[in-house]
Amino acid sequence: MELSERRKKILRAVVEEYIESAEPVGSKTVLNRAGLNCSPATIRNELVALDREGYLEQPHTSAGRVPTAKGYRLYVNELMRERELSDSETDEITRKLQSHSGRADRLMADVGRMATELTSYPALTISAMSPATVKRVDLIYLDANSFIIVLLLTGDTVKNKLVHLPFSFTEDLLRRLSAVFNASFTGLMEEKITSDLITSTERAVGDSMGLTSVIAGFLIETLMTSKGAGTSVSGEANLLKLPEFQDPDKAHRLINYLSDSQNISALTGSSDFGDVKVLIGPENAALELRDSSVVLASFEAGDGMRGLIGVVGPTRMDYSAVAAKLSYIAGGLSRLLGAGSAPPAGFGKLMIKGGDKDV
Amino acid sequence: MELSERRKKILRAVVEEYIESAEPVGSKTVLNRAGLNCSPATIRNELVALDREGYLEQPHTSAGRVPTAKGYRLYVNELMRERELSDSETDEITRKLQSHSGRADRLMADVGRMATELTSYPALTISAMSPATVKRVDLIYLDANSFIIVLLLTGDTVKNKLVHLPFSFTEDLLRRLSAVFNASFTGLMEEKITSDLITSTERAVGDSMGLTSVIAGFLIETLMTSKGAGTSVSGEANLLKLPEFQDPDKAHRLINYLSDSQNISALTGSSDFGDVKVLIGPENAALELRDSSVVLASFEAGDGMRGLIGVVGPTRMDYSAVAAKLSYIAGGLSRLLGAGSAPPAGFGKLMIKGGDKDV
DNA sequence: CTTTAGCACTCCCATTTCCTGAGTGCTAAG
DNA sequence: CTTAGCACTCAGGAAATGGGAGTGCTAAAG
Repeated sequence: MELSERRKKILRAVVEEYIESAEPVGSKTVLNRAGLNCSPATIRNELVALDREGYLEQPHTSAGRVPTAKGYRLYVNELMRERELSDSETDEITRKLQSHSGRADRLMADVGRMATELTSYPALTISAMSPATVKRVDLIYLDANSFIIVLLLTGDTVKNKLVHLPFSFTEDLLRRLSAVFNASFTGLMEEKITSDLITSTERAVGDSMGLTSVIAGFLIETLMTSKGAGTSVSGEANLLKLPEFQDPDKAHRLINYLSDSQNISALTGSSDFGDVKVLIGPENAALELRDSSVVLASFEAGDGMRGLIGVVGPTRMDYSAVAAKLSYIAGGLSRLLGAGSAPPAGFGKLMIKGGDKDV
Repeated sequence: MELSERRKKILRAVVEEYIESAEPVGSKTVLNRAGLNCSPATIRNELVALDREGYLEQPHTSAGRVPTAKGYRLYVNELMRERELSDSETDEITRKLQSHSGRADRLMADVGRMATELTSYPALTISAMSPATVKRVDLIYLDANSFIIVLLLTGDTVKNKLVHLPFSFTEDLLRRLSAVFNASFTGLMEEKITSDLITSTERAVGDSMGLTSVIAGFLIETLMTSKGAGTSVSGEANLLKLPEFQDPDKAHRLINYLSDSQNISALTGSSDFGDVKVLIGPENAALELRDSSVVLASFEAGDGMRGLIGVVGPTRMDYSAVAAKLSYIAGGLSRLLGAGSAPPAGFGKLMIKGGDKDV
């Protein structure tokens, strides 16, 4: 059943007041905030209704109202006003993103820290590469016992490894090996590099010392790790300032949960590309997150990297501001990393997608 | 003044009891623990003396005794019994270290997590490379607009970068460039790569497109970042289980402090190679660590990497167990990474070095 | 049917009071 | 120097108290 306009106003007032104060909200406060032309008693009647419908609850009789997960959900989906970032905020984000040069994992960790700074909630990032294949293999001869393998992967990533061997080989052998690898190993997924392929290569090139398998081994290792997801978490300490985490035990549980990258990775799939997703309290799959909320924004870089950036906080979270900020960061990331490609559709526009529940 | 044997026994009993219980220790408890042939009253007299000398203090009259920083210091320097690791513990450490293959920063982060697991205190790691120079430069021609720079550094690290350019060049130019770079840029510290050197190289090789400065730029960037220290912190959440960090504010301050890698780096220099260093409470330079203790063990790998691994905890810390574990991990790290070189002197032996104060 | 004033009621929470017991310091005797 | 005895101290938990914010209900007014 659709709520009346007035009830929506009241619900919004309760949510926003509670987000600020963390205290149960009474009828009088609602009146001030919502600016309605009625008496507290009327508000109380409406509150009772919202309570009955499951949008609000009372910690105890004779206390004010607190939003339920359902209440937050409605707020996020319909009631929340879009928060515009100030110029200084957008400037700051853009500047920080642009000033960055360096490895992808460092970048993501820094972006996470930025999200923490901006929102004052713990931030997490997940990044994954789309499965790569090898485009080109070079072998650089150093001396009779050592050489460097240089792999060019799809997405223009370059990987290398220095190999020392206890026996000597010739520069010519390396040249032949690289020719064969470029002919037979490029474009292959990791599971296509079988031991059959390796032994036949060995025979073809006349390698009796196992150089082929050293190189093939590095190929496999590289392909496997290249698709591994990287995660980062920052700003966990900020939880401790929040009233809902004054209980050290509660804080401990959540921080501990966040400190395991497996748990972070598990948040993948909660979000599709191009939107901001809000998971409120019990909408979270993980038990440890059941009384917290997670806001996730996804980005996609041009070179096959895609990922999420998100924050974790109490259900009483400033969704509007957080979503706007994350959306802008993720958008900026897509723009920055996807340099050259067109900015993804919907960049800059805030689209919220909800949990699985009907609301 | 040297303490009498009995007082030492009593001090040890107080420290060890307090480490276990986190409660002020009374005369009766000391008696049980130290196993002396006297009455509680005698103990009390001795406690008064230890109190007067500054080794112990009372939270309030009519409470038991708690060690002071000075008391802990004496305990660590003289009274602490060396803790032997059980076989299963040493096995576990060795196994985990050996099972690792991968990048150095990942390894260090994992080692930190291991230290956290073993000690249940937050762990930190710092690793730094000794300043590198370039041993060899290779340029791999991909197509008329792109090539890969491959740098071999001292310490056998290899770095690479893929360069796309908006104009075209010939494979021959690359060949000449790499020859010149190998002739003029190898063995140079970063600050020796001046713009004079770059322009004269440009002239020598006939490069009018700025390829030289692209490559030189990558050289400089690589040399600069290669000496940068990496840090990791893990297990901060464990603080919250400790009675001394039940105050969320206190925990927040410390965790926040630990989350800034600058602060972690600042711990470098607190430790020399080959020993375990214990910094007790006020012995710490940083204000935020003044009522915590830090135990640091250093390691040195063969390839120019050196670093520290340490834990942070309350002054009431099981120094003996922590020092033994960290020492073993650091020793194992030296052994593992310094593969081939002789194990560093003193490996396996526990040598504690104290703070700056006389004790 | 909705709104509102009035009012009794509930119950959280901060404050105070009280009490217990562990542990002390002191004294005086062994 | 050691020890038994004893009065004293004080943290911290339990119980008691009071204030106040906010409620739900009723009945009258719109």
